Amino acid sequence: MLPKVLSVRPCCGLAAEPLADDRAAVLALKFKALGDPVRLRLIGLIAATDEVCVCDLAPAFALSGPTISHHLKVLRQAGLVDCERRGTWVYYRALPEALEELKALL
Amino acid sequence: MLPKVLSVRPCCGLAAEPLADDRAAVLALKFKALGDPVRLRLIGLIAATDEVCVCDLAPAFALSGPTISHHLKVLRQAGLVDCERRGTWVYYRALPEALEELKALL
DNA sequence: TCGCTGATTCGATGTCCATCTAACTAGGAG
DNA sequence: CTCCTAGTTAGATGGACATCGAATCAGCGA
Repeated sequence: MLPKVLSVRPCCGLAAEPLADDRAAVLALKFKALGDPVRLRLIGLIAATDEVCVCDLAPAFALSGPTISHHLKVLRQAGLVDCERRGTWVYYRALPEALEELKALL
Repeated sequence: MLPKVLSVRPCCGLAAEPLADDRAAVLALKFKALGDPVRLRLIGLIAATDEVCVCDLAPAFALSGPTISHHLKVLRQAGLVDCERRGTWVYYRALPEALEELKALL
């Protein structure tokens, strides 16, 4: 007994709600943060382990330190990652809840 | 017997592969397409039904026709939606495979 | 206290992008 | 053929953004 499911086809979470204007803005901010090759690779490296030091991330890119720092800030402000300073080094880690929120829309 | 799983914690698809440079670029293009409130609302409306006429989408926004057309073009070029002209009207529909690809990364 | 290293912030610069108006294309209806 | 409507393209413009070097901040060790 599975009649309606085939014809309704909700397709994705985006189709569920009409998506209010202000909510669209905050969600777009997160997607935009992912909309850059450098940041996409960054969050991939960060999510690959519990936490990563910036000094381990930076060498993976042919970019200046300030530029990496800028991209990490964008990811942080979007709520996709978090960071903590321990001594000389700063460690970043992914925030799975934020990624789940986006996943639920697709 | 489930020892390692708890400590490894793959978290999301992004963490799986190191994400090659060129692949990151094409994926970032798709995320960037979603990184705008107007386009996010647009694809939400499109995905809500099998197909939608542009003339039904445009009135939902306080934007000029050309601007809507521009955003639809961005979504099209990112491979997230497809369109077809039938007579006077153009109908857009979502491409679920593309959304699934992104979903698998989060 | 004085440097040294890791990381962020500041300021400048060149490029990309969202938006508009105007002009154009496509397809009926008379 | 001529209008009218739907939609896209072209060109311009103001604002946002990715990147850099220089300056600054934070912590540690001598």
